[in-house]
Amino acid sequence: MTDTGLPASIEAAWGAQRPTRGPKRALSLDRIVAAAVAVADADGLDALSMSRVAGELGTSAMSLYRYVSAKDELLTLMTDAIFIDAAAVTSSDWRPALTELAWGCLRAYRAHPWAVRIPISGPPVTPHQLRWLETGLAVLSPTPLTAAEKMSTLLLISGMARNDATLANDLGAQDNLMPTYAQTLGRILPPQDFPHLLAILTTPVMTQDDHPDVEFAWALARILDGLAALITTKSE
Amino acid sequence: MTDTGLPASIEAAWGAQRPTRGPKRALSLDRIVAAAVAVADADGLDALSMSRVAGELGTSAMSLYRYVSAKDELLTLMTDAIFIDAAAVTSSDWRPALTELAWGCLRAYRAHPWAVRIPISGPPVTPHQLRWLETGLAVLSPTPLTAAEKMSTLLLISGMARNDATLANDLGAQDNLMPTYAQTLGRILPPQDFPHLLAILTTPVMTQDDHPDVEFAWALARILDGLAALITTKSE
DNA sequence: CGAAAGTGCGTACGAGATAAACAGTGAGGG
DNA sequence: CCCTCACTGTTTATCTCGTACGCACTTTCG
Repeated sequence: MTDTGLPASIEAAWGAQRPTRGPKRALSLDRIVAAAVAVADADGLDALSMSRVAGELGTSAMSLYRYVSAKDELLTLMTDAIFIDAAAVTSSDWRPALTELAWGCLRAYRAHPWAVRIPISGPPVTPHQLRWLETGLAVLSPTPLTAAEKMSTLLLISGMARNDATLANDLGAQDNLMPTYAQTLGRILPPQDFPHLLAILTTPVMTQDDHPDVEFAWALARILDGLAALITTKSE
Repeated sequence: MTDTGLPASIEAAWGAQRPTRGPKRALSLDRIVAAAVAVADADGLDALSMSRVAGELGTSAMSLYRYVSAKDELLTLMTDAIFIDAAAVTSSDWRPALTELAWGCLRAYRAHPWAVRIPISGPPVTPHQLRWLETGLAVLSPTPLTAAEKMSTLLLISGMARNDATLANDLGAQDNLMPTYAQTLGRILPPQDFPHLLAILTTPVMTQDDHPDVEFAWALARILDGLAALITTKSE
């Protein structure tokens, strides 16, 4: 492996070999990332400071900088770690397999709501994310789609999962948010300018929070329908 | 308008009336938000500090807190301001109209790349964003979709625009990023474990950056195809 | 015409990321 | 065998930034 241009911590996530000199390390990247994920799961991204993570591990903040050169890298590794189980696929048909991939992705985001708030810093370079992509390409390989179309499909699906999780988390954080929200809108909207929005507020759909899975399943079905149409066309 | 539960700055964005007592204000919310947007456009979100924005306006940082109670509110207003022209629609057919809305949304994100990095803090409560939603609902009102389906459709589309902009901005920031990226992957991927990914790297699709608009148009077409199928089904 | 509400702003504090310097450690070359 | 030096964890210090607080000034209403 020649120079990859990647930060050392990312290379370490791929299992780069350690130098042999010097004292043994007291920690490991995995433990640090796991601790960081635990902190974020427990108290959110705002509570995720280097000192807090170090505290959980019983060391000092600066120790972490022997493993990660900046907090951003830690965040990148965290967003990779949550996808360990996202690429599990049982079917070999493209449609059910893509469905599994989509839900795997969504499951990761749902289990770790903070992940969607971490800005994407570049193209995927971490193991689990690339594993997900690889699996997706494998699943789509029997289809007549072009390489670009396969890529677009996967980016669309992962983006949709990310997007759905964003909405589900930030919108549905509180329990009876929708009634409150409807009330707020009812009070702030100039009535004559927003007729459709005001009308929909009285719909039971808006006043009760429906299960977020339904929304995702619906959107996914739309996309896969569109894709199926394209595949059928290209197959003829 | 009784109590909306919204921050004062958001109510101000809706044109709430000012108290009459006290000296006249030297600034206005609009000017502050515009200055903040200009800073972010010029130097990115990282350069956006309260003092920087105040500096551009010739006042002190703390003055801004008379208009906005926290930086988060300023960010919220910034993400609203960029959508001024996003809801312009000429057609009344649902498909072309939705296309216009989608591109309007994407245009906003493309013109202000930093916007996608601002975490969503809750359901939309700001004028331009709700205007976009209202327009979308109006456009979909002749269709046989349920209220929930209309809402899902619009959230899916706006999410897709956001998502596409995220990718386009963060991935394509540099000019010849793709060749570099392909090289990086080629060096970091364990060859036997990622056959499809490695194979696609040699595809011209991946080695040259294609116009990002193509990707969005493609994904949008998939979604609208899926939607059209549903509408046809429900119409019978 | 005061009081009260409202304004801009200087000061100060606290949190947090991280650079720099330092003392201990242990594998490999002589 | 031991010394060297790459490597380790840590302590201390710095710098940036958001924002609470309080002060002095300015309007308008009772």
